[in-house]
Amino acid sequence: MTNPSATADDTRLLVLRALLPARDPDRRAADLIAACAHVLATAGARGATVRAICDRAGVSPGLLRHYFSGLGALIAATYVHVAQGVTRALADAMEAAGTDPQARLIAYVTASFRPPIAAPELLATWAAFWSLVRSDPAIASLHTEVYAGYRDALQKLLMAAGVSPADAPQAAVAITALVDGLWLELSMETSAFTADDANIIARRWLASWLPAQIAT
Amino acid sequence: MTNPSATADDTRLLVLRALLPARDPDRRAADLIAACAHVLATAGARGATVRAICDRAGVSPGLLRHYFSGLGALIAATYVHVAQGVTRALADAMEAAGTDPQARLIAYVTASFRPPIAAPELLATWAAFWSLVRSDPAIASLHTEVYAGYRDALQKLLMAAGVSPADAPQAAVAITALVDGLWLELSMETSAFTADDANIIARRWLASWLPAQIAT
DNA sequence: TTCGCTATTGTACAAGTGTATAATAGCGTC
DNA sequence: GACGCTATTATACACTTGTACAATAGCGAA
Repeated sequence: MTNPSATADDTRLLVLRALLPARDPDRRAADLIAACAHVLATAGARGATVRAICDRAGVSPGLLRHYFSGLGALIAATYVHVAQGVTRALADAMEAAGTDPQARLIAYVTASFRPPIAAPELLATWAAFWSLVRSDPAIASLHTEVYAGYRDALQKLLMAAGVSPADAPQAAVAITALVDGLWLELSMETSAFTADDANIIARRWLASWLPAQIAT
Repeated sequence: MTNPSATADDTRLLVLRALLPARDPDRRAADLIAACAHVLATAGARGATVRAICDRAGVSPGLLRHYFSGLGALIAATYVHVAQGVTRALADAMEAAGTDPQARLIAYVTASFRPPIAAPELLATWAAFWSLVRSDPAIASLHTEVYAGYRDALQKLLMAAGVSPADAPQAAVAITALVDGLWLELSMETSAFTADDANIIARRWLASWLPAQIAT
């Protein structure tokens, strides 16, 4: 999302530009992506129209096609952006947990129920993407890729924490499913439980897959 | 959905009518609901348009408003119909399991991963409803009602199977979340696991909440 | 057969859809 | 200051959207 060719020298320039009515292309594309995520969360896939998104971004409807090849491409780009954010947040939480394999695993999973991931709007955006997987081939292939990556990372963490290689794939599927199910309910306004509850439940599920029951 | 005032006497009449180009109101309403469920599963909430649904039902677009007050009402009626079907299938599976409380609980939960519930199209329809909860108030209130009922039934089964009243609410939430997460992934074409895998995973989660580890 | 009534159609309508395009505005460079 | 270039707008287009409505068809009753 950030121009990789930006050097330290144009940093001041970028900062100046950010204050003005946004003639910086990256900034505008990011605005559109943020607006798309918000509309998806608020109005669902059905309400994610060109005009709704551009209104939210404070931009004329014609501009969307200047930055993206069409509405579908913007939605796909939004998925990529949100998925990257989630992936990074999980990885950060894991790194912050230190070197103990079980602690890293638990941090990786329970980060799903802390900010910035546990925010209702982000989860609602994510839920909207789920609803597009069956009808939008681009979203479908992104979904497959993202989930394969998540399960793969989880599998490695599980094995590092002592789960046998024979059990790890099933455990990864099982933990992913629980996290998704908890996300799903948390993404709706009238949830029967909180992110803290979800955190506790996920820890318990994790502990049941680990060899020694000494999980924190 | 079936006319409750139908007596044994008009059964022959109904059968005859069913063979003809459907002038039976109940039949037509049911056709529209089935078509709506199919379109929701295939094209998602975004593709569930009046014309797509009526085409699928083999009916002119004007007819929808003759049986329902609008597209939204048809979608809501479809949710009610699908939810009733799922509820009934779960209850049937539970009854068929006999009288042992743990067996009834396990049957109730694992029925989610057997026909008729485990059919991809039904799960995809269900997933489409999830995506409407945030944007459609009617679907939202139905969702709240359905899930409260499901969790309530689960909670009672858990307590009957020996889970303490203090733990039962959390257990019900936890099991519902896992089932939903497994459904979610199974509803997509490119799932990383099968309904049988889901069945095994759900049994394991159930067993971890039961007092004695003698779950079948 | 004739009548009454409802199911059903076909079409029309205004509003909303994604996209295309010509005109404008405003920056950086000379 | 003038120029070139890209971001940006406003609008127009063809099409789809949900709904409204008048016309028709076909059953059951008389």
